[in-house]
Amino acid sequence: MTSARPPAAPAPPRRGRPRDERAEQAILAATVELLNDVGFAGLSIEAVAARAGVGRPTVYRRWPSKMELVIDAVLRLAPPLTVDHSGDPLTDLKELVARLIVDMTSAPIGRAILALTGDAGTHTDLAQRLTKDYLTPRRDALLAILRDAVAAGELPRDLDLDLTLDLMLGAPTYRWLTTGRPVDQKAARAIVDAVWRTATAPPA
Amino acid sequence: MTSARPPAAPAPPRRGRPRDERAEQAILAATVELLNDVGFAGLSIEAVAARAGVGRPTVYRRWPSKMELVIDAVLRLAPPLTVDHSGDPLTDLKELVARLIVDMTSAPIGRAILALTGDAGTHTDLAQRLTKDYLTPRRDALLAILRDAVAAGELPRDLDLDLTLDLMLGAPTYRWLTTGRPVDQKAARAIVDAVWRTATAPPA
Amino acid sequence: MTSARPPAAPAPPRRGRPRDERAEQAILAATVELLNDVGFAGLSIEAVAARAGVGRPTVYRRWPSKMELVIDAVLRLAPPLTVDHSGDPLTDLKELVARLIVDMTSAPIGRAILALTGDAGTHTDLAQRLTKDYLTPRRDALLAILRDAVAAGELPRDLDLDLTLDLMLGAPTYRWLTTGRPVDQKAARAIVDAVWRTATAPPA
Amino acid sequence: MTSARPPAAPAPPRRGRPRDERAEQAILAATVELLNDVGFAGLSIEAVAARAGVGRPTVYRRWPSKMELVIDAVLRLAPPLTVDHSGDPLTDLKELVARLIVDMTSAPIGRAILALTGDAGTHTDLAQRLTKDYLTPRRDALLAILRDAVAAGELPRDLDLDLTLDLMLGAPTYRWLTTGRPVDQKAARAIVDAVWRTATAPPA
DNA sequence: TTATAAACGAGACGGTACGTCCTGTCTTTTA
DNA sequence: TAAAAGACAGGACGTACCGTCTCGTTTATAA
Repeated sequence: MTSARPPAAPAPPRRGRPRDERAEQAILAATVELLNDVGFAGLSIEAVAARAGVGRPTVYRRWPSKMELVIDAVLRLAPPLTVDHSGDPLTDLKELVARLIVDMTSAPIGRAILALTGDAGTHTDLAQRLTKDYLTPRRDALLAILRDAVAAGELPRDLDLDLTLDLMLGAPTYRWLTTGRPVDQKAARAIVDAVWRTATAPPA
Repeated sequence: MTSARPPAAPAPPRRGRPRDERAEQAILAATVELLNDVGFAGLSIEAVAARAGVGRPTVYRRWPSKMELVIDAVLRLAPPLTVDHSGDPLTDLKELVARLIVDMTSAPIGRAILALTGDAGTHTDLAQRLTKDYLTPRRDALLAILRDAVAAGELPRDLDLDLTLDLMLGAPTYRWLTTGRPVDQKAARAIVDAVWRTATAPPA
Repeated sequence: MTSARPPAAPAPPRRGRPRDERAEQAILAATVELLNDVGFAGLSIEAVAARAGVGRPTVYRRWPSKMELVIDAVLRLAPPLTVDHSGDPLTDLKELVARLIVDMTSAPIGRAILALTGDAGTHTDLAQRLTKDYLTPRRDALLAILRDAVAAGELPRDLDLDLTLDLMLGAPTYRWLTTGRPVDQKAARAIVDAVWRTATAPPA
Repeated sequence: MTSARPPAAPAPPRRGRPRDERAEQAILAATVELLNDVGFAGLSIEAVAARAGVGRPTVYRRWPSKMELVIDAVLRLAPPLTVDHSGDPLTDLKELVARLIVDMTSAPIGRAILALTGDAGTHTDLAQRLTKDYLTPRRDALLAILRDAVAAGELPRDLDLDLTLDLMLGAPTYRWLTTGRPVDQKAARAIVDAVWRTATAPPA
């Protein structure tokens, strides 16, 4: 969590009038509101600018496309990643997975991920942005919990941790995808429980 | 076409010029081609009509929206659901899951599912259509294999079959969603193997 | 005045929905109103469409540029060319020149001619349109009067008729151009009188 | 203003950074170039600033509108008014009229006059500026020649000098306006000749 | 046979949003 | 305090599609 920013950021001498930070905030806020109101497909730059009380070029100056604007908006909106350490890895895991799944299946960020993957090919770099700034940190946090559990002897030393995570996250995500309905905490916890149980079971 | 109508066709008394079947085919074909070329978001009814060599109203006469047209097109495109019975449930399972996953993560039908879920709220009925005509039959086929395996004593009698399927399908789907890349047969089979193994393991 | 339209106009078989004549009229009317309200430079296609109660593309479908729209509008607006024959050529000439000058220096058509000439180079073909459909017929009518006067012996046989017209029309036009104010009938008549007088004078 | 101004321009005590005279020149030069390249309508302050290598506000600081900038530019560009005195008024008149007409019908100043008159109503004061600084001095110079000719007995004492000038200048201007093409020296001289001839003829 | 009904292609309709350009103003840093 | 640089809100540009609506034409069935 320590900032990896190189220490010698020499403050580039920006010329001209600096960008108005309030405009930036207003645009992102308007984007999030409209995402909730009309969804991704129904969102237009025009409406964003109007709701933000901003000229349209001011939006385009910062974000070259709807997709990039939406990514920034949902990332800014995403609840910060915090991990509780209760002492019990299974509890921590259930807590965190449940939170992530609820976020993804009920907040705009999930929609953004779908839209991105759906348009894939053209937007690969954008998808990587989402992966890098959202998915990877969260997966890493889960991975750390699993590693601790292995170190503590609570999970077998040869467990495929990546596969375990794909199962824990994939199953509830798949439910959301095929039913269209958000997945609640209880269901997410039950899945984590089940995967944990089988992981701790000796192979037949 | 003049005579010997098969007995079970009640022959609705349509008046006027009948719809041109070739137009229908041309539209669906054009839709699929454009889906591959420009993706779902970039697809326009105008372009579909132009590529099909058809007037725009001819498209609207049959499909009231882009979404419905795309669903019909991808359903028609989807490979038929066939199940091999090799005698070994695990083999059949791996074969079928691999085929389904490869389809969903490489063909337009996956994109359509994402687009539908992403736009959810407005298109619930359409999503149900996709679920009913595509997802459910495939899930049912997998379920049948699992039930047979339980009946044959190869899987424990109290196994949660729905959860098992969510794990088998969800893990590879999740990989596709987060990497944006199709999942190949080998990876899909490995996941099925792993889930099967833990399902057959005695609880700790 | 007899129509020079070739008799065998075979009515080209127009396909598709025919253009709405009312839209056309509304656009031209809106253009004329706006020309009077905000002038040529201040006129925007957007405002024309709005005032005409018409979509913007409907304007562009018919007129590719503001210039062409304005030309059509002012031509349609121009008072029809009618010639009175009083028996006295000088009277007829004064009457007609005065009418033409008043039109050009007070109605939008004058502004259009200025704008066209001012932008010249790019709009040559448009300028020719204005010349052909507006200026030339009016000059021809004046020329006919002069010819009659020559034939009747009221003007010298060797009079340079083109120069005479340039003087009669040019002098009041120049006044308008350099003062910016419309030229009234009286001034126009006085100029015609003066030119006529000198034309009938024996060369020194 | 406080004290006795010395006769030789005492350098007013301007504070702060003085205006860059080169910026002013560059802007005017860029304006003239662009007028020739893209015409009055196609000229934008933005392009002027860019070509002059100057910030946009630097233009606005000096000229509040495109119109005023253009007027200054074309006035600065206009050839200085010089009168040759050959001894023969008709020769001098032809020489000067030809020069003025060629200027007006081939250089940007003519376009500026058209644009100004075309936009009239809004820009009356600007038009007066052009009249005062360009048209009036030139007309006065011509008037002086005519007066000398009258005084010398070469033209009748009761000749309407204003009308004579309107004829001499108006006829070629009208030709330019209706043909869109510059009027050459020869044509201008011929018109002066003709008007002069009729002016010297005894009324019928 | 001849209507009649519905489909066909073509294309115009009123609209919305696009992404760009320019306007004239307002900061900020540099000189 | 003016310079350049550049962001600001705003507005018009000309284009692409939307989904609907005539058109004139074509094609089957029903009268």
